[in-house]
Amino acid sequence: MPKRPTLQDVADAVGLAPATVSYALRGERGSDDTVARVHAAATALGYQINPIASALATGRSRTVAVLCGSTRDLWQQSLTADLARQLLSEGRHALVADADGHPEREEALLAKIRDQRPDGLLVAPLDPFASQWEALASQLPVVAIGDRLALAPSAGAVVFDNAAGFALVFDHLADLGHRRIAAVLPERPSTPDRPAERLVAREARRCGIVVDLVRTPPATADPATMTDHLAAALSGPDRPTAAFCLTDSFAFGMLRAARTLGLDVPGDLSVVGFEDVEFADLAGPGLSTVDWGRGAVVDAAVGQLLAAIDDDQPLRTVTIAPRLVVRGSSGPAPSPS
Amino acid sequence: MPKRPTLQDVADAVGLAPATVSYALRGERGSDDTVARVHAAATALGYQINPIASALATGRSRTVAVLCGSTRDLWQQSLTADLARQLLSEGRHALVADADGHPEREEALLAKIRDQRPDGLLVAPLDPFASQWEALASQLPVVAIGDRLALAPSAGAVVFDNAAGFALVFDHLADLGHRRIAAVLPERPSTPDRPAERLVAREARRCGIVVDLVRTPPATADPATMTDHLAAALSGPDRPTAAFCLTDSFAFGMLRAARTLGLDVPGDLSVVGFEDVEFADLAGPGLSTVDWGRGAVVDAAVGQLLAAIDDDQPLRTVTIAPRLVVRGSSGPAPSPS
DNA sequence: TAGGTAATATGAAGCGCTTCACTTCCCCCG
DNA sequence: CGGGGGAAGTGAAGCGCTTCATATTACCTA
Repeated sequence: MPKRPTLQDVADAVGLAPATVSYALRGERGSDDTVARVHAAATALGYQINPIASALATGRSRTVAVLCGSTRDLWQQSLTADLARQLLSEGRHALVADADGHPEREEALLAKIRDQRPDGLLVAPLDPFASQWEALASQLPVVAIGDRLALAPSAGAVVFDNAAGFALVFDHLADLGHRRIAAVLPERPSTPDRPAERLVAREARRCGIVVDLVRTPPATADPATMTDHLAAALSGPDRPTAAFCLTDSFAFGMLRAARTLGLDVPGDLSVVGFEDVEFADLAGPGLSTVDWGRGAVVDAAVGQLLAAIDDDQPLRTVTIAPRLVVRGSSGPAPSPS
Repeated sequence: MPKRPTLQDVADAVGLAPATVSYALRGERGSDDTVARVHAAATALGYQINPIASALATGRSRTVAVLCGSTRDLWQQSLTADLARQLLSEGRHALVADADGHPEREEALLAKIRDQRPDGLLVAPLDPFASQWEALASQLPVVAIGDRLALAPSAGAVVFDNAAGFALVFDHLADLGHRRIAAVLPERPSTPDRPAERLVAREARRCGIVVDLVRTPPATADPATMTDHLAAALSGPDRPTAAFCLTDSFAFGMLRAARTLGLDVPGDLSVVGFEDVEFADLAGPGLSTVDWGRGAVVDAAVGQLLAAIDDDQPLRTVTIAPRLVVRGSSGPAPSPS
């Protein structure tokens, strides 16, 4: 195969020094004439810069790493895809990694990613309370999505206003007459204060609703597991009449479980999600959920990160406001039989 | 921030030459004693190899690029995520790019990707008939997914046995009594022989079914567009009673359009997809579709590519067999009113 | 004991680009 | 007309790693 032309080759072609060509190609220095001749020669030779060499020399790779907790989760999968697309359109390369639901794998991946020397990191963390983040965030710009990295003050974040989101859901369910609900939350690694639980408890108190906590592995919605969860939740004498799921994947799992158990949704059980995944409206019945506007999240995260990389702007915490989307999967609580 | 230790630092620490350390760290050459001391020093210093430098020196980046036509398409989105995950678990980095449905962007991205000097490329091509592929495939291992790269004989491929898949669908619909159906296919760029159309025509003839072709932009299922398509398709006097969609995203779009137009599925219209996306069973009604086993596709593609990269094995064309999944969205053709 | 061989270790030359420090050269102004 | 300043161009030193060719050592065998 024909060896790729190098800077040197272009330099030879125009009879200039490599340094001159390097400057000329980037449009710094150089007379108009020189620049023109260099460009001409470069295209004639089919010269393409070698970004590896460039990265080695400059220490910047024009690559942004994207680490997500699990692409098995529908919302995160779409998020990852959108982030990659956005990064690409901003002229960066996207290096994507997926911890596949294992916090310990997250740590290992992080090490690998760091090795690649990306210019920045976008992360939907599995374990936002891990202390490892700060070590990284002090070395390169990091923006977390979904959760603030508790122990990494130097990282930016795009977080969801969960308090508001939970309030919307609880109000909605309370209005429909539900007095006991199941809350399906991901199992999380060592979490000092369990923010989701606390919020759930607070809202439950506020709305006079009793909550049964269901904890399930993050980012998967294994049908059998979900069915077990649901069966267990419904086994008591005073059963919950609704399930509030922290992810739409969980909610879909619940819909499936309900179907397996022969329950009517929302007649026997209301199901509410929390992300508004693509095609959530097409589920039978359409999934009631909370929409966070993925586009806005992506813009905020990528925008912030690139501003930090390119212009040294400080990282911030941006909060995204929720919007309740009511569809067919939530309805009035069944009257006790 | 503390400068990262380099090979040289480790060498100084153990009093050896950088070359020795390089060999020792990779486990080639070096006495057991040396290797042990080097490793000890490396971990003590927190040394991490700089893959950029390594890539520059060796010409291999341990990175595989993944280029997909559009991550807006559900199946491709999942595919991309799965490929990335698989690559990662094989110790490669995944550089993902998304042409977002624009063939011309595909070409531009390809150039960018090539600049990054990946060790290989996995591509779900938008335009499998583009001549650009061969230029690339002759330089590095390329494996196409979904379609063979027509003009790039040196590329490998994991293709779907569309002939068999179409036959399954047409038999299914014919058995249900459908005599006229709409086939929703993606608009494709200049395609010398339109394989999908040809297959559709062949199957139509075989089964005695009349087909109305509907062409829509690839990889999106814009609700308004889909509704227009459906309305147009149904406007004639002898309307189709089923829609066969080449992607599940299209199928979902059709379900949505049917809902918008107040049509009952499958009472008024059967809808059949072609990919078996996650949660396709949850749609209301569950989507009848053809399953290709995404796991098998991913394994075949990644396995083949890595074998080519690492062991210089020749690239092949692997064909994936279809499986019909019948759910609620397809039913008997309505009797003509 | 000498010669041969294999195992270890190393120096130095890259990989292709960037960038600092420096030389030339030209033009303009006093 | 001389000197100063700015623009254009250049040489060379890296960036951190790999790897070839060579040097050193030690061990075996004849």
